[in-house]
Amino acid sequence: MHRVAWLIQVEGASPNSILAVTFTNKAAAEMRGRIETLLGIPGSAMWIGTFHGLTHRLLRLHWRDAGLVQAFQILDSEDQARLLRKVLKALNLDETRWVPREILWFINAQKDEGLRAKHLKDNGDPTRHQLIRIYHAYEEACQRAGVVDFAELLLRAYELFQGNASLLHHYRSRFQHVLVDEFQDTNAIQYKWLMLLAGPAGLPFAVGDDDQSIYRWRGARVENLNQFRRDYPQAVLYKLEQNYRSTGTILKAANALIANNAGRLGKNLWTSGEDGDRVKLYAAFNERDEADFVVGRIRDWVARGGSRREVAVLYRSNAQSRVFEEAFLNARVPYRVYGGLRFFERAEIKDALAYLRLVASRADDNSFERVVNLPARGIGAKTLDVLRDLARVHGTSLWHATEIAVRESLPQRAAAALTSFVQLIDKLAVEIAGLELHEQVDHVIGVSGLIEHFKKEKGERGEGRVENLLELVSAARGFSPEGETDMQPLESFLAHAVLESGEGQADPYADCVQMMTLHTAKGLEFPVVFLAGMEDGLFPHQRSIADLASLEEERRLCYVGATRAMRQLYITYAEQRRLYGVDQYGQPSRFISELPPELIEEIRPRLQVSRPAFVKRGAMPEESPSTGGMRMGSHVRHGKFGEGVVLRFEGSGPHAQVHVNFERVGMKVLVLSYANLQVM
DNA sequence: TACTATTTAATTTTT
DNA sequence: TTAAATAGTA
Repeated sequence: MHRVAWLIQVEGASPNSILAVTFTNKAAAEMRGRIETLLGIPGSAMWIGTFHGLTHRLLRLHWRDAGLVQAFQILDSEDQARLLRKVLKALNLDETRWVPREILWFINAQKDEGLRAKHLKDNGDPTRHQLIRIYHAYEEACQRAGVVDFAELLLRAYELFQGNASLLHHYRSRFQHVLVDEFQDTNAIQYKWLMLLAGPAGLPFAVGDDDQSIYRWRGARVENLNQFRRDYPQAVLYKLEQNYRSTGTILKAANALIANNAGRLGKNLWTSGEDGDRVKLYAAFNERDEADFVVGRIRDWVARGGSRREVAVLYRSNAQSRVFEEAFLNARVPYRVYGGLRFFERAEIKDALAYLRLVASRADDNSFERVVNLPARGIGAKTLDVLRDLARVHGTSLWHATEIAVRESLPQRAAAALTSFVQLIDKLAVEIAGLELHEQVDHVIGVSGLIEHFKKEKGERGEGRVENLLELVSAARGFSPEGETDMQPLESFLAHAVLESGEGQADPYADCVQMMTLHTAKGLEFPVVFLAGMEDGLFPHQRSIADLASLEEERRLCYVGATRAMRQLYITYAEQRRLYGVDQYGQPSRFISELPPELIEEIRPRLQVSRPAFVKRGAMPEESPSTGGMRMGSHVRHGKFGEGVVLRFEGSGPHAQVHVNFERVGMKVLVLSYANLQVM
């Protein structure tokens, strides 16, 4: 941001000549806002946005040159999967052999590399041959339907520049200054696009950190950093090693951890600030104990004057959030979970949008299929099969196929149902013409019967869905299209809904504990950070352990997590964890042993675990009696039974029980206060 | 065709 | 455990 300010204020660059690109809408919005504050001028002359946002803008402006229809729609991942399934069905392929998710992965990976089906060779591999064939069919289906997926936005924009010298020349001379954030996350096609735009004589400016590259699995290439230096030998490298965020201890720990990775560009963070507390390590008995520990520490923090929003609980996978949510709920600690499904990805919202899309463009087969029988109006799989066949034979949309079907080949009942659906959409189109955007949305969700349909859904779920639909109306009310587009408000709202899936900006000021995955935490900072679930198999994840490159990515993820912390860093793991309904006994994460021991302070577990949920609050003693450091797995001696291993604790207080497996006599359940066990 | 019961499989995520 | 996909029944 200061670079932009410098360019404009000192070097006298025109705001028009600046293009700045980031990965998330949030980052783009922040960048724009801060530049405006910094310069005191509106940022609208500059192109600031995400890769997808900017390429989308380009394609809207030059849709004809890009080989698209003017009203092209964007598919989100779910729509994409839907379309692919249809393609697979049309090709008569078995979904158990040709798994849609894997094929989607393949197609997206190719696009991320800038490769189209026609560029690929099967090398005599029949599986690959088939994949390429599917990719071909998928491309055709997209083209026919006038839709582009996320990866396609970038690929198209690249091809647009590559195949159109005068256009490229125009943008090259306009954007003298190309700036990129989070450069380590760029994939092949993004890099190619940027280099094409900047040109060999250009002066692109990139900011990145190879140690924070955590998206290799979705096509990001750290190598782009080195490639950049080869492509621009005149480029100057600045290392920003002084850190103004974390304490010295946290930085030392993070440096030690990341030093285990090979092939880094290399840097060593330092601070002029104080060392601060040691990293605290807690070994929990199980995932509940882990959550209770975190809750307890947060209470302490708050009791000492801290606020909850300063605390973040970070975990490797979303499934881990549940236990924490329960614990927070129990302890009445407000929290907020980031991630999960976003507003515009909710089923009911997508249903409403599908109605709107269909009204805007009848040829939108995806939307047609989504809502033709929602609410249920007697149009089932059979009828749809007929429609799909007709559409394929005649090479038209499903909408058009209904006309033929109603005339020719349908039973009375289905024909009547279809007719009423067609009339409904036509009626909606007439009725909303000329209305304000939010009135259009309001009208459609009411008249389509969606509201009624979700009201019938039992329980809170239905209520929530209705609320979300109403929220969609307010979202429409607050929507103002940006940029110089000549699109209809409705169209531009629909595109916005796909590109900006709507990370709920709900009450950012609420004082909540923040919960999110490590990936989501990148770019954020918190005074207190808990890295939870630090067990081998969970973090590093089981699927990343065998392969060195993936393991290093996990280590970078851990590095990212640790460096989120400003003052306090807690690391916790559970000796026993119930995952997917099965109990597992894991080892502490190997990353823990990579931290210098002198930076770590181990916190001994208190003894009274097992089922805190069944114990009344307040009934729990602060300290349990005479356990003398005994814990699960401890070797103990009993006066009569001899030596054994502690397997489990149950209950608390004077009746707390302990399960011990003795060498001579096997399993025994003993009352702790009478057993007189001796820890060995 | 609509609804309910059963089976199945399971990182990480933005756009 | 749980959500989603599929099979089975009214």
